[in-house]
Amino acid sequence: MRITATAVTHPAGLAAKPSWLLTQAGARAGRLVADGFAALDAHGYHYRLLAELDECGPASQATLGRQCGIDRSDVVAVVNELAARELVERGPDPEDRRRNVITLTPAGKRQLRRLERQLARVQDELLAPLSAGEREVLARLLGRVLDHHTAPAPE
Amino acid sequence: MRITATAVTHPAGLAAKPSWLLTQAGARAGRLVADGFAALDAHGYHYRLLAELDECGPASQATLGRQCGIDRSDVVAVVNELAARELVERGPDPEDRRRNVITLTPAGKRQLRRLERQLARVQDELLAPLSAGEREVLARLLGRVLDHHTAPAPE
DNA sequence: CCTATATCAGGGGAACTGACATAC
DNA sequence: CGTATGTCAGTTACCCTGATATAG
Repeated sequence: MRITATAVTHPAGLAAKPSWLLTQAGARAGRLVADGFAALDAHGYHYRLLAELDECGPASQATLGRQCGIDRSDVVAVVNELAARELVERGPDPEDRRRNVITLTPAGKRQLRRLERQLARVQDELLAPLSAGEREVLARLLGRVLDHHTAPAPE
Repeated sequence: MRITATAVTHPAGLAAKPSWLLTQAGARAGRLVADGFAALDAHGYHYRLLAELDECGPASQATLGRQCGIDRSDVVAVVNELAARELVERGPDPEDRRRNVITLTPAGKRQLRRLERQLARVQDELLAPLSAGEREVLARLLGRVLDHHTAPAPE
């Protein structure tokens, strides 16, 4: 748990660049979220996979990775860690013997609920200076930027 | 130079969380910016330090780090790299023999200008789906979030 | 044959921590 | 003395690249 509070006087030129602001705010957000998750013995990848499983049900590792944007090789490690904590189960897929079927356990679901509450707390701290309406606007703008860069491909 | 275009179908629950959007959009932005800088043999830290020096003039490493949010120990490495490329000069401070005075060279200034142009290009790509007004709004909201978390200290 | 899956080994940049000698 | 500075060594989370064995 880091509590760093570097008092920074941003030079005016930098502070005006949206990409700078985005990377910096993103980094801040990432750190807050990571610290929050760490307090529950979890990482961002853990949360993402658990949330995916909860929403879409059991799936193969490749599918999981594709759907929540985690590289297949990282999925292996994360599933290992989640399985070691008994938050997911890894079983063979009878219909395709290359695959593993990953399933959320009841304990996994409980942990996911904890992580969601933690995320909500962190979010509140992160967006403290913004009103509810402003948070809405921010989310919508970020969503559009993200969409434009995560789903550009179907040519 | 990465051109990854992971076609991701974000689960609805995740896509709604502002902190998730922020970290994801921040990551995207960071990658685009990093790739753009890499094409000019530079990193984000290089740009930040050069920009700081250009705006505020020669400074010690500790001051530089404080003003642009880079850790002291990282400043050492970055200054090493910039000095090796002769973009900055590292000299002793006659008034305080603990310190080094870092100075921007003419070549450093030229490189900074290139990086600024590159950053502008990347920004345009990044924010392509947003109008000028929306970019303004986004920048202002992010700025407020950032301020709240980078200058929380004067209690 | 070619593709997809799971796995492993590893790199690379960003951010951070802890320790240390030196100078104030 | 305590604090600030520069330096070094090392760590972590995330993202990515390659290779391999195996199953479709």
